[in-house]
Amino acid sequence: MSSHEFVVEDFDLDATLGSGQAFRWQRVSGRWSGVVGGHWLRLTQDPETRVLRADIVPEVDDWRWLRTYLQLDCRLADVLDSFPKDAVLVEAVGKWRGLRLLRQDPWECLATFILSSTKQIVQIQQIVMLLCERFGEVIATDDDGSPVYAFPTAARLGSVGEAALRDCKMGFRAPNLLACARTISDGSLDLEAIRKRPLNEAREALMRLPGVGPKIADCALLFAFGFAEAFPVDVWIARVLTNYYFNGKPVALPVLRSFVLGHFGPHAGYAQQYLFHHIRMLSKSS
DNA sequence: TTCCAGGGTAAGC
DNA sequence: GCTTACCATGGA
Repeated sequence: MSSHEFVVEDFDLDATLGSGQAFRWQRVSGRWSGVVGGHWLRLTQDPETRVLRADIVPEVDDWRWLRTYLQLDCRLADVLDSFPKDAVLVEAVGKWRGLRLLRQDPWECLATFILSSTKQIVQIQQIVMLLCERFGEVIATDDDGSPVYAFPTAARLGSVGEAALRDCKMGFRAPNLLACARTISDGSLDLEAIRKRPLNEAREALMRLPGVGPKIADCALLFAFGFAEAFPVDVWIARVLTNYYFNGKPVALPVLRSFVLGHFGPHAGYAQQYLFHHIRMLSKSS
């Protein structure tokens, strides 16, 4: 096992990993456990000093990949300063400052959000866990002696068949995931090339995949490809926008999407994540 | 029971 | 361009 400590500013580990942008993190007695880039990773944050500690298996001596995943070198203050000073957004930032957008693996991010449609986050986590246990490579052994699995590759998932995927409780999403896995593993779509394209082209390319519409494309663009303007509109965000920005009157989804384009600025997706986390936490506590 | 969940799609206005 | 039914599955 390798260990490393990161001295960070404006970083809230609980808000970051608990805000529904990645589905493989588990919090057990204050310690987060997950898998990133083929490594089993445990993360804690000192409540006083805010120092971040990472323990990983297998060992490494280069930690740049983790700095990238956690976006430690992003100057959060600049991002937050760019937000419009809307009441609800100011409230969200005041409460959750330190929430970061992760920089996830494109395939894992795309695949897990294909599974996310009309599913609660706990159920998405359950489906993803089944998928990893059944088709992922073993990368470590945890403290109980249980295997720790990598997220399955596109090539692997493309080869297992629809019935085996449906068996992971993903229902009607199975054919979509299967088709995407095959499109990517056979080279028809190069995910890494998408990163270099303009936002609109990247978005259109992703939306050609079955089961990938505007929302899921925006999630991948924001959480994996680093397009800070991408603004996923799901049921929670639609609710927040209509309640706080349109006086509670029902607004068509396309109208909401065009509104956020001009309103939230160059880091709109970041603002979206603060709004999303804030209202979800509000609804949990009530 | 009924409603709802980090939606997408195709058919119908 | 916007609305609706349908798609599995399980939690509340």
